[in-house]
Amino acid sequence: MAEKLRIQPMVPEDLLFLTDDQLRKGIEAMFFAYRAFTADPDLILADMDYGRAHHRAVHFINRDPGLTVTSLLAVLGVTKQSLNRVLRTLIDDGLVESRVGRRDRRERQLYLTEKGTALERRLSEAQRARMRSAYRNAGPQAVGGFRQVLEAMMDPETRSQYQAMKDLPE
Amino acid sequence: MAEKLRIQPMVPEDLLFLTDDQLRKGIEAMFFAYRAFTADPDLILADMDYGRAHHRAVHFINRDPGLTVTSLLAVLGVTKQSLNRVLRTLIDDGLVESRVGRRDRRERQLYLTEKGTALERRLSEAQRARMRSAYRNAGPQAVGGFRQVLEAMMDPETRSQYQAMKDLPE
DNA sequence: GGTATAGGGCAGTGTTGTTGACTTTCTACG
DNA sequence: CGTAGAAAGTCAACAACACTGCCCTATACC
Repeated sequence: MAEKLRIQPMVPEDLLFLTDDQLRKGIEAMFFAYRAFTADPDLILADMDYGRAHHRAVHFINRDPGLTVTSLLAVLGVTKQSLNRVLRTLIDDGLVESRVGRRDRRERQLYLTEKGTALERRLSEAQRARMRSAYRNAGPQAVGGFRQVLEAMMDPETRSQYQAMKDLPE
Repeated sequence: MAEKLRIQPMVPEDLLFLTDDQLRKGIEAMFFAYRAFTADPDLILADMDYGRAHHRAVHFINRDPGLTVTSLLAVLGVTKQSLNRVLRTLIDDGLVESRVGRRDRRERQLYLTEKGTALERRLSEAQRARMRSAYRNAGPQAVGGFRQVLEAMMDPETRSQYQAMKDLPE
């Protein structure tokens, strides 16, 4: 029986955080935290005719004004049809402006109007307030770890995009 | 003017992590990481007629066998009607068993069947694999911070539930 | 001029959430 | 004992948001 060789398992202290139980707790933490994370903007959006998808579009247009529809599609990871429905209501309602691309006239470059900027600010301030409070309670070291684990969890392609975005002037 | 007292703002090094830019990066990290976090189980579920809601139900029934419908409702944070649709398909398909409550015969206690346990294992193993890899790459210290920030982000009620769950024997 | 790309649109479908209203079964309390 | 109310289940309608498949126009590039 080779079993006897495992009587003293190789489990250094440092690896105890990889037990299935620890992983399960991490999984549940993600679920509960993400629910809270989206709750505040969702409340604001519920009053208008908008949903979470509108929030995401507005967020990324604000973050990178003038980006093309294709770029936005790539960042959001949804289909053209799905984005288009959301984008059209935002344009019709005067929150987003779609200008013909300068480089390439086939492209459409997306910008927030004043009205769009105002909504973005309202939504993101609600979300930032929660994030700020969580950061403050957890402290700078914890925040570093938080970001490290989240980055490690992303798909490699997404992670590259994300890390490239980090360096934008804001 | 009391304003003059603020000419030298109190911004120690330790608070630089609370800038709006840092917060925005945290927000985007949550978005991208959560998308990756759900991607693996979603692939498995897509083949069957199930969705993410089925996964969540199966997860929490596995974590706390014999829990009542009301408890599950509270943990998931959805309406009775929404859960019921999901739960009924799981029961009809023989993944979940609903037994009359022992204490209170009005209650239904939920258990996974062997088939249900098998699916749960498949789904959670996919999710754990990603979490394990992220944990391993980030290291134990980062994991501690990750959990701290997520807990701080939850609604207080959810956090209590979550922290109580942490102590279950598993 | 022909092919490929960017964008937009239509039609249909599926999952998951919501309200609101109603029923059955059972417990608990006055 | 009788009733108020909790727990569960159900029906109907609706909305948000994702998907596939297909088609069309405008523009770019070779």
